[in-house]
Amino acid sequence: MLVIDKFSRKPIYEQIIDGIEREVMAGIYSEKEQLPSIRELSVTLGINPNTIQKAFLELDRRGVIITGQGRGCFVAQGALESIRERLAGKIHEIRALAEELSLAGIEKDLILEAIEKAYENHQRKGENV
Amino acid sequence: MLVIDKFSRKPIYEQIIDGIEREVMAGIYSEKEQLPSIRELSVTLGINPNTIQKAFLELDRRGVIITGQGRGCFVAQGALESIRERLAGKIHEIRALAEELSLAGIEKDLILEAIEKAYENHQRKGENV
Amino acid sequence: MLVIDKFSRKPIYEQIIDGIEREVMAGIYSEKEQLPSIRELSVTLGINPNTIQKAFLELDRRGVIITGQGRGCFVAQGALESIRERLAGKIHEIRALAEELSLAGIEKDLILEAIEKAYENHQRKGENV
Amino acid sequence: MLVIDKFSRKPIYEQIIDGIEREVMAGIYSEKEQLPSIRELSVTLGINPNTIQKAFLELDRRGVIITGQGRGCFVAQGALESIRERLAGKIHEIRALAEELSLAGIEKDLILEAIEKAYENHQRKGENV
DNA sequence: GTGGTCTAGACCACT
DNA sequence: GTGGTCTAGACCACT
Repeated sequence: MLVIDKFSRKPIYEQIIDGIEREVMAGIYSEKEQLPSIRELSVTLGINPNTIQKAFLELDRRGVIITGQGRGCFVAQGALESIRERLAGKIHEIRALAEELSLAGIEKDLILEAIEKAYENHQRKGENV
Repeated sequence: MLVIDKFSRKPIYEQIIDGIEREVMAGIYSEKEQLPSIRELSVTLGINPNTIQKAFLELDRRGVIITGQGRGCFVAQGALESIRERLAGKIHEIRALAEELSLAGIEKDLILEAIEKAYENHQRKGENV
Repeated sequence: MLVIDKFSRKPIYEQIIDGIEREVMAGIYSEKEQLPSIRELSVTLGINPNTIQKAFLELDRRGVIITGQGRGCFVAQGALESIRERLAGKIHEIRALAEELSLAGIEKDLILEAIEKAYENHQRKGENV
Repeated sequence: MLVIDKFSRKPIYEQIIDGIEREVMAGIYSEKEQLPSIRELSVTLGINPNTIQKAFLELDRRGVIITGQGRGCFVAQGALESIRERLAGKIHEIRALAEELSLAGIEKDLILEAIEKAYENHQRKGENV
């Protein structure tokens, strides 16, 4: 289930975007499957419908969902691939951060270690699924 | 020299903070050295003095500079160390990103490669100095 | 209610910071409770919103409140503890003052007396609550 | 000797005031003794003469020194007493701080301990003199 | 001249 | 509506 932290630094609409992408990746919603309606989510999450609407608009733009007037929202065909591509682009963010750290004289090993941990962690989670 | 992009989505005051920290790390300003005055920077960069002031306030709070009414601003003793510690904390950001990528099934090697490149890059720069 | 003295030598934004911390300590606002908006306070207190904003920024930085764009400001979880820790640091100020007085040959008992009075005073207030 | 910390938070003119009062209290300058001239101090300390002038003006106002045009500055008769009275007033500051701490639930003993240490410290110094 | 505070008011992002 | 950023400009304290 989608969990929103009202007190997080991250804007609520971004939390919704990330949450739904995560649910799709986890297979909770399959491609072509219908998503809960904006109104329904609005009530369930206790969030302003405009905020959900904004998140859905962005998910549509990203090719993760298809929104059709009156028909409801569906996971798009190729959604998984779209999400994956998008995330791959985040490697640039990591590189930019790593360059900063390199410039500051932070040892490379500290970063490599962090990445090993990130992958260990999730591989285990993956095995359980 | 400090370069500001007024159209970046990164706020101007953050650009100033990052820029000055970078200049200190690069040795352009040494510890205890006086920085250009807020008004001078304001003119040079074409930025309102209040915005510079905001950046300097944060740099002071971070232990990177010392500001003294009527005296001007100086690189703090221990500024390099303060910056380094702060950046080390960014390893958490990298790890969070890596976990996302891991969950999305992005191969670990792509990330490791990016980090190698980041470090290669700057080590060469370092050798030239 | 928050009272601001525009003619005090203590800057207005500091008065706001202290005032809100005092209100939180007094239980007028509980943790996670929403605070009045910056604009509302601006009107109520007759103070420019920028000044309130400055105070709220510092309160956020201190872990006393959480501010979220479009969401409003809330007393942070752990706010009371944050305030308490911060104040505990003020013991150093007292010690520095006491050392000055000691050096000047002021009798220790005068200070101890002052502290007894400070604590008597508030313990009574506490009993009434 | 008077030591000024250009990087301190405390304004330079306040550092000068405190320093001279301390020297008088320590007997380095006796009542009626002549102080170094503003110009001399300005050179010795590497400080703008206006700043020294401002400090001396305040010391005069406090009855700690007597400044006579062209004649130089002298420690005032009764300077020690003036300083002592002034400092006694600082007990109110301590009390105000103690009240804050009391309200925040900081234990009284922590403060009493700090004061004991302040007095221990200086009594020993006193014995050596 | 140098930094610090404050006001007035515009504009933007988020809900 | 709510907070965040920025500009323009005044005024003050410190050097």
